[in-house]
Amino acid sequence: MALDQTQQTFGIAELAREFGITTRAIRFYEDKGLLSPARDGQRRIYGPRDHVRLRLIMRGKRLGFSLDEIREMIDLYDVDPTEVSQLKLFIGKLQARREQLRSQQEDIAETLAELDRLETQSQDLLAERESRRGKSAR
Amino acid sequence: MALDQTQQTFGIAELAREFGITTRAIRFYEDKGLLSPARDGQRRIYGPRDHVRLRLIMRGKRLGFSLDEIREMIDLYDVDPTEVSQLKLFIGKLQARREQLRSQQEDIAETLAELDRLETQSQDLLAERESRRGKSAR
DNA sequence: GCTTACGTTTACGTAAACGTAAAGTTCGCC
DNA sequence: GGCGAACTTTACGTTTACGTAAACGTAAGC
Repeated sequence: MALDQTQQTFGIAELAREFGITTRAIRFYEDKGLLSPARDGQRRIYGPRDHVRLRLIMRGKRLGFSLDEIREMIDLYDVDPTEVSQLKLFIGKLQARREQLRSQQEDIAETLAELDRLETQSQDLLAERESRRGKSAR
Repeated sequence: MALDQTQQTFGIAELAREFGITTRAIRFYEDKGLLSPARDGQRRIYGPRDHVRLRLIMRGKRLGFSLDEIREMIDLYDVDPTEVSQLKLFIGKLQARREQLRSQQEDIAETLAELDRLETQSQDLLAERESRRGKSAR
């Protein structure tokens, strides 16, 4: 074919550096079925697909999901869209996940609001203390 | 004093029911220094302050923080505001936490966007399959 | 005064997510 | 052909966040 996309590949150490994790972690994700790189003999060869998956994994972790949950989420992308019953189940899972994320959004909003209050308070206190430098003893 | 706020108290089982956790978890949080209820002999007596703290704990957990991190966050509320150096350190911590939360917000936004795409796709596929009921074999 | 419910401490068990050490392979290079 | 760097598997260790069981205390109700 004329348009042969120079399929980019990665070594395990390369990925580890890029994502700021250890090679041990990457192999662990493979053990858990989150990644399935190609092989060149013993060596693991990661393609663009694995790269995307790893990005999704890291995001999931930042969001506090377990690896099992993350695997479920990632598998959603690979669902076979030919079976209607599976599609319906799939959509259900999407909505459940959406609810969870909405709940997290609320939690973050509340926490940020509290942080705002605390910070304003502290800034005020700090300004007050520092403006009094001239008056009190050094 | 005329305005004696009928200080509401809670038993451990009461709290456990309200927050949907076990009494074991609550005692564990105490071990980790996240709670410090009063005592009536052996019994633990939880006041409004503990109630608030437990709410913060649960929120922190939903956001994927470890108990150690949550303790740090909660302790922010109890910082002594008389020491300037401590105040500055305090404000620094607030901003770090804020950054973390912002990052989580972005992650959630991205994930929700992807869920939208996936769901629209699936709905379309599903509608297509179901509209074809009349044509193909039952 | 015995049961039942609720609470207590002590302590060992467990699942998740890796860390870390051991021991061997494979590659490019000089 | 020997070296080092990067990789491999195997396997035991560690931390976190509780679960679970044992053995006991206390208070209410009948």
